[in-house]
Amino acid sequence: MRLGNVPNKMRTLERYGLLRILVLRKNTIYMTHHQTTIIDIARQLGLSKSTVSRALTNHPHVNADTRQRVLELAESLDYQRNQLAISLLTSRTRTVGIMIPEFLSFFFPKVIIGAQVVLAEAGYNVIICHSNESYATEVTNAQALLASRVDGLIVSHTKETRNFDHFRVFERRHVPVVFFNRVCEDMAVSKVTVDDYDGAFRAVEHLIATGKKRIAHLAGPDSLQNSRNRLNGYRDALQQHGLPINNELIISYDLNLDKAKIYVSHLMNLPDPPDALFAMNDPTAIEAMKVLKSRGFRIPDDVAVVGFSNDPASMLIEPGLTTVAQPVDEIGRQAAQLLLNQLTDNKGGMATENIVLQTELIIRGSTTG
Amino acid sequence: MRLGNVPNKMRTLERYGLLRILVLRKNTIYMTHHQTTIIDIARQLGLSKSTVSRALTNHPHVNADTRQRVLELAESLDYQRNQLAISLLTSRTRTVGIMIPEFLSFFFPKVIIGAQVVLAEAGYNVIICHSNESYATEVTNAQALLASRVDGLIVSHTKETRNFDHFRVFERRHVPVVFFNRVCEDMAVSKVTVDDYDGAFRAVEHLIATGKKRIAHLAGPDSLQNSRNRLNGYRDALQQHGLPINNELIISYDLNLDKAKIYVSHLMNLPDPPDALFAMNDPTAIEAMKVLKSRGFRIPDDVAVVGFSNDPASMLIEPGLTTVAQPVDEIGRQAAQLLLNQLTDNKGGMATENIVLQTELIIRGSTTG
DNA sequence: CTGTTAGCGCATTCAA
DNA sequence: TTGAATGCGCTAACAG
Repeated sequence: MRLGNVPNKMRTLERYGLLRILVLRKNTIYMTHHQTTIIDIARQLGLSKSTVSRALTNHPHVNADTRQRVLELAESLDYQRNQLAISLLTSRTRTVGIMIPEFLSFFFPKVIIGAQVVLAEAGYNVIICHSNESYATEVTNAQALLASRVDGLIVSHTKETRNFDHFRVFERRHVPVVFFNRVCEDMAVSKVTVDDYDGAFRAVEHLIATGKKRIAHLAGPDSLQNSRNRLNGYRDALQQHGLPINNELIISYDLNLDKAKIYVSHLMNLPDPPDALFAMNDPTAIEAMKVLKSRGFRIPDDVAVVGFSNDPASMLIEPGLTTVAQPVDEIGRQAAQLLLNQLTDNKGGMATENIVLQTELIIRGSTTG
Repeated sequence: MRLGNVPNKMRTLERYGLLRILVLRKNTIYMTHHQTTIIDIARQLGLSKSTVSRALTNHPHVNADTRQRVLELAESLDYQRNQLAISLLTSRTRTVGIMIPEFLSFFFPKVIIGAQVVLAEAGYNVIICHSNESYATEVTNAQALLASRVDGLIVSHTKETRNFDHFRVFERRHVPVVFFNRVCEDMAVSKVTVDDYDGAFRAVEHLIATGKKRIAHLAGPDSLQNSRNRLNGYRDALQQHGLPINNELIISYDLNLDKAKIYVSHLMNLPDPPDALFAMNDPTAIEAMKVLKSRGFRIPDDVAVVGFSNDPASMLIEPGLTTVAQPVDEIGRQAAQLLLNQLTDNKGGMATENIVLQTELIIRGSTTG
């Protein structure tokens, strides 16, 4: 059954009358369950779909009565606008993607909550993608988000990510991107970070102030800019206080907690073991504390420990973990705001901004008995 | 400039030749930045867009050379398929929505990871929505997901949710829904839960076995089915072991941790305070332990504590928290599988399934010194 | 193997 | 205030 040669007038009729059945049959493959469209409403009310569309979108030039009738029928027919069609037509989805590498720690979820509040106020929906620290998943997600035509992207990359081409495509398409926490240095997009260097510097300075002299650092992978910054802060703090930088006491690792145990054990087995430990993040610090306690070291007398981020768990463990707190909600809010700035900047100028937030050193029992 | 009267043939030409400019001008409002489409590729290669489409979708009936040329040009033009258009056409988005009420505890993120793995294998993308325990946000999210035409929904509702109409719409549209953890009793959809009754029963039985006689219960809100089930398990355990059910020792609350502190204090101020505490979840139990410790009660000698879910934090706190472990990944995997079953069931039968997974009692220092 | 045509659902422009 | 026509980008049916 082919309808290609049916005259135009008749084709129009199909939509409104009996012939629709043929069309349905023709497209059997697609058809699942018919969902109410504006055409259904138009037909039942003897209106054109244009009028129905206007009524539904609060267009000013519609008779009040007509609008009322349309809205009522839409309600009773369970009409739901098809956002796909609207987005296809308008080239805007009013949706932004947020991609994070993990969400088992409190950090990323909290950032998302902050961002979501700001975006919702501006009328944007949020879709969250989780790359699970996998570069391949990140690439797939990025393509899916692009194919779904998100209006913008807020992202923190995986620790495996060294090639950023899958994000550069967004730039080329003029889809604004905002990095946070883990940022790509080489891309000229907006970024929100904390002053990792300064946070690390002050953490190590604090350890030195408590009399520690052999301070080890469990560093993150070199692929993360914040790892490098924290490492630099650690180094400079030692240097400025006249302490030697001992590479034996610096261990870069991929943040896999099982490995953390091994490295801590290794450090404590050195002929001249460290008297303090500065960890890249709180989970690492906490894992370190567990190992230290199980081996009978006293915290902080034998070994002091400092983490980074002020994870809720750092208050639970005993002694409490000294850590560098980040303004987590604020990171999310700022990232969302930077994105909105670009989204609403109709000058088309991709004016990027770089926000660096300050950290706060929270001192607990793991450094001061 | 109006083109409505331009003859058909000419309109076709527009797409391929100079007249396109006029069209562009006409649609100025929409135009932001032109993205490469199959028509661009077709024109440059002197092909029809059908051929290009076939080449791009691995359709068998395409000349190998042609395909090669298309793929190369697509690559160099930075072509990206427009999923919106495809979804609109096929009525399938190959996307499922997952909506959760919170993700600051480990539970929901872990479920999502489990679900995501199964769904990704089946070729589905996942978009995560976060209702933040707000009924209004949940309704908004549900509408957005429906408007975006997700193929299915996996959901755990907020503690405020008493009206489920926003989920019933999915049913009417034949979009399969799977509830997990917090389920709606009245909807005939697939569900994945754990045996909350049994878990609670055994937890309380364990407390009784350690000699406790006045066991209090910090229960969740009555709006959650799992709260009710856990409460029933608690009650029946007491009853079957000949202990009285004392309503003074049962406090239902909204899981707001600040309130937990107040209730625990209140309980311990009773003339005849409890000698054990069974909490609805681990965060509550941990908060309770903090209060008990700060007031000088010994755990478990003065007061034993049991939680629910085996949150990672339950291993960190001292003493370790006895808790009812749930198979979290498995919940996610099963929920995803139930959804896939319905998605791929082309008989159109919405055969729903109900999976109840078993829990495991993890005994730690908070109940056995 | 390739081209032509239709239509997914909608917002908008032009004509009435 | 309303109707008719157009096209967003794509896939598939049909006709060569």
